Amino acid sequence: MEQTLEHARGGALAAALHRAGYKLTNPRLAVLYVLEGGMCHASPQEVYAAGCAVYPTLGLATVYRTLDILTELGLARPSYLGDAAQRFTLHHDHHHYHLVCDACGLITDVDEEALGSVTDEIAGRLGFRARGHYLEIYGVCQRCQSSN
Amino acid sequence: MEQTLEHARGGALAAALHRAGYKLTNPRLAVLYVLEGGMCHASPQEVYAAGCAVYPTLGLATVYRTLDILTELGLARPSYLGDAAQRFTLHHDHHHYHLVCDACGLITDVDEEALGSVTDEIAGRLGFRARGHYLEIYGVCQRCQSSN
DNA sequence: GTCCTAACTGAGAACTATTTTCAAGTAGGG
DNA sequence: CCCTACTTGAAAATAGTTCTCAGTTAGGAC
Ligand SMILES: [Zn+2]
Ligand SMILES: [Zn+2]
Ligand SMILES: [Zn+2]
Ligand SMILES: [Zn+2]
Repeated sequence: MEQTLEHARGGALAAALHRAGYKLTNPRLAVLYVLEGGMCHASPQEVYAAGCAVYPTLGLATVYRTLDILTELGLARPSYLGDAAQRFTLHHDHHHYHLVCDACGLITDVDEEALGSVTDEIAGRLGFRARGHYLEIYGVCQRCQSSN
Repeated sequence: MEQTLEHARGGALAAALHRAGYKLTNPRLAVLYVLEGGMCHASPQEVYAAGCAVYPTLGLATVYRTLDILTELGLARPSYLGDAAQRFTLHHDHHHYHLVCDACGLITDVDEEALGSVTDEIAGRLGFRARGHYLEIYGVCQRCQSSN
């Protein structure tokens, strides 16, 4: 278990936190480990549950605090994907969008450069200096269309 | 005051509710009156406060329930525009997007047909049947750029 | 290595937004 | 005008998130 935390220390997120002057504590490493392990689009509660498996005394407040730091550093962002909880999405290294299935909740990542230039163009035309944007497309996924 | 409620009865929203089989009660008419009076992007709390002015015994729960009905009927949708509360946006008759200013909170409506076809195309390519989408662009508005 | 201090922590209280419950009230078809 | 199913407001319940605070810890200075 200590082993897994040490593994997280070598990740890109840990490096970014360290660069920004944040201490690399075990609770934070546990959160980073969970996120880098593929748990994208996770609610704070889900990250907390998974984090407890590698660091049992992890507190929920620390999960929220760590997710806030990642957001502040531009490494993640909150998304509202249908349910009440705000889910956090890692940027990995590029901004991406989501297709959200209304029926089964499936979230499909889409990486579409074209859209970025469209939004920039719209914003620019209105004198608005765009810093980022947020897009979700909702509907019914392929599997749910056939199985009904 | 009774007069204002009667006025709301003649609106497009009231017609849609009636068509869907909902009763046109005074509390509902008060909410519709507020929304049609230009209070777009309003949080449930704000709708409640404004609604009390025309119908003093209005309850907050009824505001939530009425907004839910409008959402269900496709006449409005929730948006998360920076602050914690979910704000409701009337569709009027066309889907629109938002430019949200990080500095002053100004929300600018954008009606851009081009974007709809882009998102439909993306969804279609992935076998996804799009029902709608949700876009916010955030950054700094023109006024906040010059006054700093 | 040891010390030191500011940064960080978990637990639980507090806070906020939203939903549910329920007894009482009402719209509107018959 | 009468019913009755739908609707209501108030209050309680729930859920998500933030705050508080006393104790702990990372990591730079020595
Ligand atoms: Zn699906
Ligand atoms: Zn994603
Ligand atoms: Zn502004
Ligand atoms: Zn709008």
